[in-house]
Amino acid sequence: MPHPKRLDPAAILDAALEIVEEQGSAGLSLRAVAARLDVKAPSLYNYFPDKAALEGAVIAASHRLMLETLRRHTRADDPETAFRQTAEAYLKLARKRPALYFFAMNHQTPGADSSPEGKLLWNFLLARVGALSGNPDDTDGAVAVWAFLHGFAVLERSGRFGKSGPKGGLARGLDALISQSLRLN
Amino acid sequence: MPHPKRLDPAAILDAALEIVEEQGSAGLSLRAVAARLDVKAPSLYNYFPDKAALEGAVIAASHRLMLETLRRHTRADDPETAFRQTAEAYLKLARKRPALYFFAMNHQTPGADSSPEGKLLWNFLLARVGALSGNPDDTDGAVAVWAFLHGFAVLERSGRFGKSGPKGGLARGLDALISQSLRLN
DNA sequence: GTCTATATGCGGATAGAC
DNA sequence: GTCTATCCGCATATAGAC
Repeated sequence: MPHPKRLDPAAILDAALEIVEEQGSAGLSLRAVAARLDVKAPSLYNYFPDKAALEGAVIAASHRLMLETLRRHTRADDPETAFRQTAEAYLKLARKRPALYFFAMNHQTPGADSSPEGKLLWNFLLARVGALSGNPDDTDGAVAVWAFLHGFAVLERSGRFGKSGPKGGLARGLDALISQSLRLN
Repeated sequence: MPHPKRLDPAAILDAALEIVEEQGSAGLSLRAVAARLDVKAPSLYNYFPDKAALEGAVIAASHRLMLETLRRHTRADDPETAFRQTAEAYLKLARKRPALYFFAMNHQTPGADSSPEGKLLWNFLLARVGALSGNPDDTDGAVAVWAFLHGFAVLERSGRFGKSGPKGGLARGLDALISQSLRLN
């Protein structure tokens, strides 16, 4: 057969994920994805209508990975311990897969979290904070926590601090947010 | 005269700043800057050795603007009030000039704040936090605050939250960080 | 000091052969 | 379903005329 089926959406997405992780968002081009699959760029259009669709799939995959990771590392029953496990896992992931993490977080996506994946991730975070503050729908608390975690991930990666690193700042922020939530409880 | 001097570094920088504000970082090209000055792109090389140099100037200008803005809006003597004024001014600037703010914050710049402008900005923030916690060199506190402010700016801009907005989350985070710092004092 | 012309490279996307 | 060929646009940067 001259042209057996060599592609499918999952394989294309996997290649795209690898490229983002290795080369950052700027490296994600249809040509690069195709090359990794030993295929030519136009073939990809049989599976994704355009580049934006592929980018959306990458973001959704990143959200899935984040949720899985947080779930896996959050095992404690005690709300505070569980919260700290979630926060730690969040930052660990941002360090381990920075390009993928920032690709998903920085992408100018109107309604980024109207996607099912984004909603699930948000709900998980909300549950951890809610268990802490005693308010199961503690939107404000979850926003504050998410802002801090993401901001910290950005600063940490920016290299703005010496080798000592901003680690002390992490404990400071988490303690502040936790003790306040406990006081609300 | 066939070719009187039409350019200077300040004018080029101003044009670059306008383009970033209007079109975002992706819109910043030498062609676009030159066009705004009614000049051709190669002429810019008489003033900036390459694009990276121009980008560095834009980042430094953004840091100067941030510091001026924070200074202008921070007038109170009371440390907590002063801190809240600084935080409010920070987020107001991020909302008013988002493209310029994020251009400076996101740019992968090793030693972004070894620049004089970055250092001055950091020192101002450190002083506001130090006045609050009673520790004039409260690096951890300043890191926590900066992380929260920047993270909040990102979330706010991402449109991840409904029209109600993440405002409540802002108060939550600031109150947590403030009351903790006061307790340390 | 500014210009034209050009080298060189990247990217997305489409038409049409096989 | 994949390919080749191509269109089109964008960019940084340089050489050399004026």
